[in-house]
Amino acid sequence: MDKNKQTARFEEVCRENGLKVTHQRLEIYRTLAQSDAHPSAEALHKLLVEKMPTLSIDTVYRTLATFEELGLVKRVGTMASRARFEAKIDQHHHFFCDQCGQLIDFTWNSFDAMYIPEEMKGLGKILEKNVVLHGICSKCLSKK
Amino acid sequence: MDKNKQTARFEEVCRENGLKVTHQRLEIYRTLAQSDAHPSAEALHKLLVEKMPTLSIDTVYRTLATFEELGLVKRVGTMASRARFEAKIDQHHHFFCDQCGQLIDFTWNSFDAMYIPEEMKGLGKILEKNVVLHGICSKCLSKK
DNA sequence: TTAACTGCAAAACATTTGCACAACC
DNA sequence: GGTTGTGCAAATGTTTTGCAGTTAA
Repeated sequence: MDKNKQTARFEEVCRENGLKVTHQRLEIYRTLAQSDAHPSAEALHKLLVEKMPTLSIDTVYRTLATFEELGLVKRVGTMASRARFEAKIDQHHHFFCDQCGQLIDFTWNSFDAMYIPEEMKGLGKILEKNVVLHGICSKCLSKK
Repeated sequence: MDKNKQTARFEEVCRENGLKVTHQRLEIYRTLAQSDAHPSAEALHKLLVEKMPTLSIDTVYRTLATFEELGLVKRVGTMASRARFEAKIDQHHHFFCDQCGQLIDFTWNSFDAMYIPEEMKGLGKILEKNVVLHGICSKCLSKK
């Protein structure tokens, strides 16, 4: 997507949702969109203060949260702010309920047997290959 | 794995690595191994204090970190403690370098075209289906 | 004009660390 | 006995929130 299209879409989404297109929001969005480093809030802030010295870190957090709700931005990795653990060591995958946070293990042999695309061998040494599903679990679905 | 086997393996791994098999370590490991809830450190601690009222939360953190290094336990989700973001919205996957934390996007059409196993339809409504690769990126590999 | 947004400062969490005592080998 | 582990308390790091002044529509 080129810069203008990106900005146009951004402004459209904001308007559709009654959000003001502020200087801060525009710059935060553009900086993130032009990065391929998957930056943290702090890393983004560090980039941005160069151009906007008064920008505060809490605005970055607030803005990213807003964008996430609108689907303009995604949180990479998977889930919430606290680490979770498992003692299950054998190959398996996870379904994560975005609503209640429940995690369910599953196995998927035909996936495990797949080879990753040739062109990705250059990435480095791959130690693990896992699937993460996101969605709403049946329990949460039936609550509505 | 049954309880005794699990405990036996646990004690073996500890001994191999010169770790003392303390009451705390054993109970933390067993409680995690017997849970399928993928608990956080705090959640584990809450379960454990019922039986060991003096167990402190920092021992739980320390112990989980130790177990993780030994490969007895895994951190679910993916990466480090701070959230990271991306504005890329189209379907893609991630390679994560466990050493330097670099994230690399990639596409995998033949995976995207796969249907998830029938028996997992009961999980709920699935909104996203992604692959996460873990490993060491080529940059880090060449550093050694 | 007016409701929404931002910056500041402080709070709320989550996680880690230093130190002294306790427990294991 | 000596080293390793634990609990306490305090420090760090990350993210969130209340409030009052500022700004986009």
